[in-house]
Amino acid sequence: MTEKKVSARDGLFKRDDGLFKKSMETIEQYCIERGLQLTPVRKKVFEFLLDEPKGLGAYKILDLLRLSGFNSQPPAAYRALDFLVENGFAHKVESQNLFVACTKPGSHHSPVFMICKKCDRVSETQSTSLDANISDSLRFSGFEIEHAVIEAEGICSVCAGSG
Amino acid sequence: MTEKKVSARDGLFKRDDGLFKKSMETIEQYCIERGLQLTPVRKKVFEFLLDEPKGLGAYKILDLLRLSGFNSQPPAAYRALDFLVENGFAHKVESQNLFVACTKPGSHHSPVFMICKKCDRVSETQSTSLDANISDSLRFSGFEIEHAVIEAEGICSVCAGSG
DNA sequence: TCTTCCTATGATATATTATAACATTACTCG
DNA sequence: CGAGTAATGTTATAATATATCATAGGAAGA
Repeated sequence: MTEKKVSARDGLFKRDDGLFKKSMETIEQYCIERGLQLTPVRKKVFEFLLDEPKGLGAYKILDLLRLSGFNSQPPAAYRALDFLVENGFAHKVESQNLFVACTKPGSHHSPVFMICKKCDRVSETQSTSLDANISDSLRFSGFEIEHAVIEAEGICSVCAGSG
Repeated sequence: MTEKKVSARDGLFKRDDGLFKKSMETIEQYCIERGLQLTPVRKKVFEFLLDEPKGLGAYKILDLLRLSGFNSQPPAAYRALDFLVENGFAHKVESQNLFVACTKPGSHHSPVFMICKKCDRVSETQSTSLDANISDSLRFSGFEIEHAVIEAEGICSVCAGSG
């Protein structure tokens, strides 16, 4: 493990503070409206995710929690992640066993992930016509979709441009 | 573990023998043509996958190998699976950590999986216009797709009809 | 034939990811 | 206060996956 552990915000591509602040305020507001408890550990995990565009594994999050003064065990990290995922504040990227902050907190939608093999950044788009197309494709077989995992691996525009 | 372990072919939905035989012959032929070694353990694992429409986890496969007289350790199962996946004879279903036989052995394509929450059966369709649509969707962001994971969870037509 | 190389397999150990189960805390509400 | 609840703490373990080095066994050239 050669990577720095405390904050991705020191990294090359650090996230714009305004966006960070806005995302946090969005979910704080959302939680207040619905009576959801955005406890310190949950909030902290969301912060970690907002700060790391590559996404974070559960045990990396656990490390970060410990470095932040939480003396946590694995279930603490997974519980916080469960909360965030259930409420639409984060997603799990299944093909990478890794969690990312959601760009549209609070909405239960069908995300599409692009995972860059060069820089490892995970970006999310909303499926526009894509859902419909999947549905069309599968409707022939009479399959009723409840949830779809769509994850594309490849090269992002930044890396393609620079390589 | 309450499930039977030896053969899914005893189960309710056992696979048609003709299809089974045809799939095996297809990959045997393919391996001969390319000089690929379809060794006993690899062949056996492919048989297990052909026999189980729900897909199989690596450790379930390991159990089955042992029950078939292979005194195998985890790497043996993963190596066989690697071979099958690399050569397009099987796929990994990422959202379930589970492996399935490929319905189009030997072709490197972009499969779409439908996973039924009721009967657990995994079926594969080939993405027809779907690839194009994902590409369209992501092309706006300049992302170059190399590989896509598309897995839909829901209810299959058989279960929907009966329930 | 020998020996070299390569591929596959054996074998041991360990890494990584995730959850079960039960105890404790802390807050709300009657 | 006391009961109920949601969240967290704590311990243990399950489930998934890989690293590493050793061994075997066949193909191909000297």
